[in-house]
Amino acid sequence: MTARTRLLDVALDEIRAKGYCATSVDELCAAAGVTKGAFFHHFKSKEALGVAAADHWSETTGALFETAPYHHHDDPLQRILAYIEFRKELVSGEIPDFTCLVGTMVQEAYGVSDGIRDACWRSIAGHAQTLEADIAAAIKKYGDKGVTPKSLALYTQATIQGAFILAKAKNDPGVAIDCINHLKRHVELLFKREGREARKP
Amino acid sequence: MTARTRLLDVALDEIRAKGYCATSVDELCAAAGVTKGAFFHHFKSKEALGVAAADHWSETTGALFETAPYHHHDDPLQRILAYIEFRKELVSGEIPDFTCLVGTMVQEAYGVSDGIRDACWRSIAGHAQTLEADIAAAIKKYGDKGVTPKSLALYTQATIQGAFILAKAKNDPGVAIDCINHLKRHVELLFKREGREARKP
DNA sequence: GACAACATACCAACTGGTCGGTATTTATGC
DNA sequence: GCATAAATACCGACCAGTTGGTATGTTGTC
Repeated sequence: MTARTRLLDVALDEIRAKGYCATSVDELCAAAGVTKGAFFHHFKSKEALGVAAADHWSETTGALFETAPYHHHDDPLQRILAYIEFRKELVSGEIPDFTCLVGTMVQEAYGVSDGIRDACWRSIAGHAQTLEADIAAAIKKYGDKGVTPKSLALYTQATIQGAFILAKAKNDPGVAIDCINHLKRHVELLFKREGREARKP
Repeated sequence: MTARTRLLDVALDEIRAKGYCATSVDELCAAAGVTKGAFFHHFKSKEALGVAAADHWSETTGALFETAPYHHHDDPLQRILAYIEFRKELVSGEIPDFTCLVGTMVQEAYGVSDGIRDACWRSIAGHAQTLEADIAAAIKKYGDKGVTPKSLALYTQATIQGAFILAKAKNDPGVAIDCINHLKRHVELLFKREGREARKP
């Protein structure tokens, strides 16, 4: 395994545990077992590593969700609910192990580095997009609910990100699981209604 | 105005804009117009300032919500919905001006400083608690919905925190407003149902 | 004259980043 | 097939600036 991927791998762990700013280049190098020279050979700056880490995160999580079993339902609504269940199952173990790299990093970086912010948004928006087809199919099957697939997909991500914040603050994954249960209930309620209601977008 | 409160006031702005770690003591002093000696006279460490800033945040936002007009509805459900509307109205202007100090800070601090983490949780949980009475009254009036007041109150906070993350990532407050609209719809759907449904907690 | 509220000067540790150098792989020419 | 040239990967000492924090004042006030 090359020094570059080793650095990226430890970056995911370190940044999720301590944040981007508090994670120093020296720490990263020590944890990855590489020298500073190697670091700046592969990344022209710490910021560049942040961008690469966000992209690396998109790839690894993308592969995880792509092969996850929640896709194997015939009904689109069941696929959405199974996705939410899957997200809930991921919440286990230590907090840095299940929380989101880009959600953590963007809070620090959005005002400091446009590159990192954009990479985080690409990651979040890209993942949300993988839900849109199922949401659109559910709307087609169960009727227009007055929400767009894109907007509802982003809402699920917001709720999950917020659930992570509460889990960190309380130092208790349980509160995140509660929130994801509420999210599931929301989707159930939304599609259980008959057809479209009169309501502004 | 004393140096202490001046430091706390600028800390709210600086930390919301750049994060806790990236905000240096020197910057804080310069922005507040005080010397480093004054800083360490009032706070024994940077961490102590972080804790004090979270408490200061609780006080200032507590006063804002206490006097906000959303309490002036006869119906408890209307009070909840008006609260959510109020949160939505607060989303305007620059991103650091409407996002949450403790939600930002806890992401960096939860693994580094127990004191800051606990102070952030006190702030979030304390604010959520102000919603519980209205939620309990709504449940009493509209029937048991299978959710506890505490859990639903925390869910609203998670969603709003997540909405801020998305707004920061996209660099666009609009996505946060969308999320808050979804939250409002959720509460409406939840209490529009008749009585309790058969469903696990 | 005691005590709180500041100011100034200073410090060791650490920060991200540079730079000259070397080992290893890969491409090229004959 | 093989020498050689040229990238690429990596090393580790070094650097200037910044970090949080301290030690020693100087005020003003009761």
